[in-house]
Amino acid sequence: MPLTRRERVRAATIDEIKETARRQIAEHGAASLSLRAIAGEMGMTAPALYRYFEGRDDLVTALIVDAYHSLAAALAEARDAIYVDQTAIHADHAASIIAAANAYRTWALTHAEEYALIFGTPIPDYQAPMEITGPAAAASMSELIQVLDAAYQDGKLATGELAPALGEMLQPWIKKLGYPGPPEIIHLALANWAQIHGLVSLELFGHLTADPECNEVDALFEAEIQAMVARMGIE
Amino acid sequence: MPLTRRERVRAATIDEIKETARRQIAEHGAASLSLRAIAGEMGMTAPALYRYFEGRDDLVTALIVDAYHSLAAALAEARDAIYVDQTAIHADHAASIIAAANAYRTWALTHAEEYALIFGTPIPDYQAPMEITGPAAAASMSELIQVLDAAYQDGKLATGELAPALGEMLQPWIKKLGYPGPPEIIHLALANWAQIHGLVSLELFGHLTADPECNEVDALFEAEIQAMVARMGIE
DNA sequence: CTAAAATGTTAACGGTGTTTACTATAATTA
DNA sequence: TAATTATAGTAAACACCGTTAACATTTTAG
Repeated sequence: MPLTRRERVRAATIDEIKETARRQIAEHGAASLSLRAIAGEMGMTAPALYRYFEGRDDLVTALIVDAYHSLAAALAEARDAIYVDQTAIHADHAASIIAAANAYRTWALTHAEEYALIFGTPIPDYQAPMEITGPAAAASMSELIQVLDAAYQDGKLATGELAPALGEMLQPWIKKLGYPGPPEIIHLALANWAQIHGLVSLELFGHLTADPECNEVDALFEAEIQAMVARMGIE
Repeated sequence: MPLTRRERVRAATIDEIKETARRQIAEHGAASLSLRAIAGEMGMTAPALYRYFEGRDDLVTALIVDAYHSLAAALAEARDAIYVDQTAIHADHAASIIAAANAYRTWALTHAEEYALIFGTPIPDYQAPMEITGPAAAASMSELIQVLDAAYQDGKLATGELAPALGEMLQPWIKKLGYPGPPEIIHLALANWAQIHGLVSLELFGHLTADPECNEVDALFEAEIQAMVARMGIE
């Protein structure tokens, strides 16, 4: 049964609210997100927004979920661009990993405030409800794992041995992601993600460049990603 | 010439303000720092704080500078604990690097909100004045470099070759830090710092554990640090 | 056509950083 | 010692913020 007219206009209003919020976040940062400003820009008053979101936190949660999926989509697109002429199982795995890493960084730089919304300091007095944001976060994490798994299935990934305590720690991840492969892949994904995130996060917040005018981090990022790929022994 | 009585009580008031601010940051987060709440807790009114700081941003800047130096002190202490019975030049370099990494993580976890203040999302509408925070940031960065430099001076550090563009990017860092050694050391320090920061940042903001109840990241951190040390070829 | 549901409004409460004008106190100087 | 000046505080006000309550209007459904 199709959506009624009312449901459609309601969904459109919700989209407009989120869109306006995203624009304001991009301009003034996530922490200073103002319901009154959003409503004002839409020609409404602030209390009207409470017909669509329970409050500011609920809106923030929705934006976080959207951001996670936007990031996951960017990663998937980069991966598929590599696989386009080849099957995933015999693709150029080094290239796909590098493409995913670059896509991650590019998304972060072009969606700086949304990246900060997800991975930066949590908004004051806001606690993200894990039951809602968890699956969305897993979606983008899953993209990284798929790239590594393709290389693993192809027998071109050198996986080291896991310390027992490490295997223990990875169990919740395995269950959450529903990944059938070996824990070593999860470990690689987590470790590589942490390194990429470290570089991107420092760059994004201006800690990587001693000189604020010249921020050419490309060389450093490229070098670290290549070292990362080489370290994994991908042919 | 010693400080006058008035200068002493003024310095004490400034310290009390910063101390109160730190406690409030630890409790409610950095972004929700309230001048009125600080003043109220001190038995004053908000405008009185303007006799000591130009505004909220000025106070935040002072807190950031303090946090940087607190982090640097923690790193220096960890390093000196390793060097205590040996000269720095012939010390156990692997142990000192591991100690520094653990000290970095420990400081971040025990000063979570201050770490977020420095490396997390910038506070809304607040732009850290680089001419003030820059030297403080360099102080903690310098601690990481000193540890690596000791290993390098001892001839026990395997330094790879730098891509030209990478050497270009490191120039401002070399100038800023006044480090006389080779750029490869700076590169190693930046790359390793990024990885450590990535792990710590993800852990701190709750992105590393799929299960919020069990957050045993110790194993992962230890494994990555050991791999990092091994990768540098430190004997 | 009418009752009900959905969507908006205005007014208000308590909170924020900040500015202005004013006052008491402490330190310095004549 | 007395007068003056710098300092440290106050209260009041302004323009914001999220949120709630009470009320009006429009749209849908029976």
